[in-house]
Amino acid sequence: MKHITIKDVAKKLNVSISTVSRAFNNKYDIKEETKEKILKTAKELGYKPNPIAKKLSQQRSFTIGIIVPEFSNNFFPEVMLGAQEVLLKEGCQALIMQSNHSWEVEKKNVETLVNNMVDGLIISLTSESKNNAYYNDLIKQNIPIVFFNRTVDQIKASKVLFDDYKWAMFATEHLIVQGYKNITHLEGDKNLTLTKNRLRGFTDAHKKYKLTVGKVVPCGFKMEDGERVAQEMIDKSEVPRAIFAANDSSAVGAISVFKKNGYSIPKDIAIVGFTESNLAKHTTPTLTSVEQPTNDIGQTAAKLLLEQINTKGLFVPQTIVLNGRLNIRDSSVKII
Amino acid sequence: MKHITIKDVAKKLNVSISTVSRAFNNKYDIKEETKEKILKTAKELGYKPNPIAKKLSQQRSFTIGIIVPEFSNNFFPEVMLGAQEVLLKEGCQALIMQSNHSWEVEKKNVETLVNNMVDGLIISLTSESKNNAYYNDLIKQNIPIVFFNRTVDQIKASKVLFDDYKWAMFATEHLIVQGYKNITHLEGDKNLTLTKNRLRGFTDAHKKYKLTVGKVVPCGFKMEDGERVAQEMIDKSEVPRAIFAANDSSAVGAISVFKKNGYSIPKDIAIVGFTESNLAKHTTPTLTSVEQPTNDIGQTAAKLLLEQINTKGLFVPQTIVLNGRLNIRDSSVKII
DNA sequence: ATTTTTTTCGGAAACGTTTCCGAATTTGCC
DNA sequence: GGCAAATTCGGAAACGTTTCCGAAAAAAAT
Repeated sequence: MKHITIKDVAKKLNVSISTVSRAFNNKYDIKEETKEKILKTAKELGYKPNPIAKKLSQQRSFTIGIIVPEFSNNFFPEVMLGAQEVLLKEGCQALIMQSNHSWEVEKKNVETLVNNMVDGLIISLTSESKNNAYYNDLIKQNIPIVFFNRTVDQIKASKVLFDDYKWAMFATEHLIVQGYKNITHLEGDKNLTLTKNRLRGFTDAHKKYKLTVGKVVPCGFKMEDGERVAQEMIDKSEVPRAIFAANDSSAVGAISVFKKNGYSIPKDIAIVGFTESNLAKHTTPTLTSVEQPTNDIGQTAAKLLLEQINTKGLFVPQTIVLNGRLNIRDSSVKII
Repeated sequence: MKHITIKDVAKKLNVSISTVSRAFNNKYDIKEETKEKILKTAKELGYKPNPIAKKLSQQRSFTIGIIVPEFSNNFFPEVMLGAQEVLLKEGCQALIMQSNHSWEVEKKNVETLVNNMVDGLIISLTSESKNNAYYNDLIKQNIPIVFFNRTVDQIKASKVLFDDYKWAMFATEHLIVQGYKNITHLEGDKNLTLTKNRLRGFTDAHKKYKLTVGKVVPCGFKMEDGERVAQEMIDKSEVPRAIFAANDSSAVGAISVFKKNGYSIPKDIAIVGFTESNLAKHTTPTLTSVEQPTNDIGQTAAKLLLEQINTKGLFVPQTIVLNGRLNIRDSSVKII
């Protein structure tokens, strides 16, 4: 006699199980009075509808898969929190997987999730994603997918994006208006859309002020990348006056190497990061960075996906672009 | 005609569905020949057993819940990877939730997971856990739970732990044998067992060398905690010669403040962290720290839980203690 | 008062498996 | 060749819901 089922509740009240079911999913016809009566005794008996039976009956898993490249900083974890918040509210579970920056692991993750019959997917691509064809295939098979932040143009699906162009431009402007001239951009992983947009923002900021566009150095998103690039700059004696980095991690890596080599931040080199990480407030100097609305990203991605799931088939892929904020800290302010 | 079910396979071969089922779960009596035949045509038809139907029929969700306080550094994410690896291999899903350092959120997470009928739980407590009674209740209700790393003595359950005592002792010894005298310990959150063990290691290392035990300062696990404590030390002019920190985050926070105030690491203050984070290699100076076997922790926790689930009831709570490594880097070596 | 409409509910099929029980077939044994 | 045992399989119940369909009851309309 472990679990009490819908039958127990029905028997107790001399009603049918369909009535009890209706009481719990109040979309069907049932008298308010009996509904309350059922819910009351259900509570007394400690009855909780079995979600698995519901899934089988409804032919939906009420489970959605979320795939992210990593959890190394707090960006993705916060997005997860936002997504889970709206999913749970809609009675859905989230199956979260990390692809560890490998497109092969990413693909395997998608496959296990699909085998587990998820109703849909929320995905942020690894940098080196070579799964475009695979994803377009899934979309053609009517598997609902929403991508966020890290995505590529080639995939036709709903997306929740950050306005990388605008905020890259703002970040660069912030350096320009302070009079910095020799500004270099540490470029992120090339095939991602956000990399192109940040680069475009960097470029257009220069154009707006009629400056020759600063140097662009391929870098990447990891600390090691920033360290490597900074070391190369030093070796080649090509250290710029200011840096707009691909993200906070690479910025922190670069700062570390510069400081080790006797450069002072921001006196010798000013630097701004991107995608505010938990590090920004705790580096020396504190790091100027663009803050993304992490929770909001997760929430809208989840909402978009649920919408898409509920409109079975006839929906148009949407792209929602969210806004952020430039947090100005010590690493970029000019010392006079 | 979307999904092909077990019936389609059965009809195609003129066998019963029970035979097909047996072919897929080869524990029952079935002729090798027919089994192969079934698996072959099942593959041809693209049949995949519906996991939800299996769950309902077997009265198991094949889902386990994992609750961690956060994902801010790479410790917990790596543990997740290890756990998911063995869970997937056993056909189980993982529902991962963050409790954001709040015991209320933690409790709510447990509740939603239990409502989702997880077969068991893997939990690492928030620092301020006040849910001891609640957990002991769950355990009495025969819900399998395995705790890892962050746990408390009051809970009677299987645990996967790190040998905090031993490695705290090693870390402290590493400072002592280099001749540092005035060593302070930044203590973690008090009610966790690991905090007590690390403190004991710190103390016993001193005793072993017949030194008076260094000062112990309540600190915490976050960067802010390390920053705050370092600032207090400076304000009170109680800056020690060496520090054994509760973890890497607090160490990094402390280093940041010390450096900002003109102290040199390790020349003025030597420091070692704990629970190697992704930061350790990238700070200036690089941070000496104790590395934990993250993947292994996840794997053994998952294995322990699955074992407990399969032995329904009659099992004895085990505590498995794992080993680590001291990674000596620049922050602690004595400059002569 | 009768008919029509609406509301409320019960019966039963369906979702896709697993697994018990027993029957049919094969094998082993004397 | 006959009987017991072992192997292999089919039938059907079970898991706990949702939901369609139709019937009964209540309300509204005539």
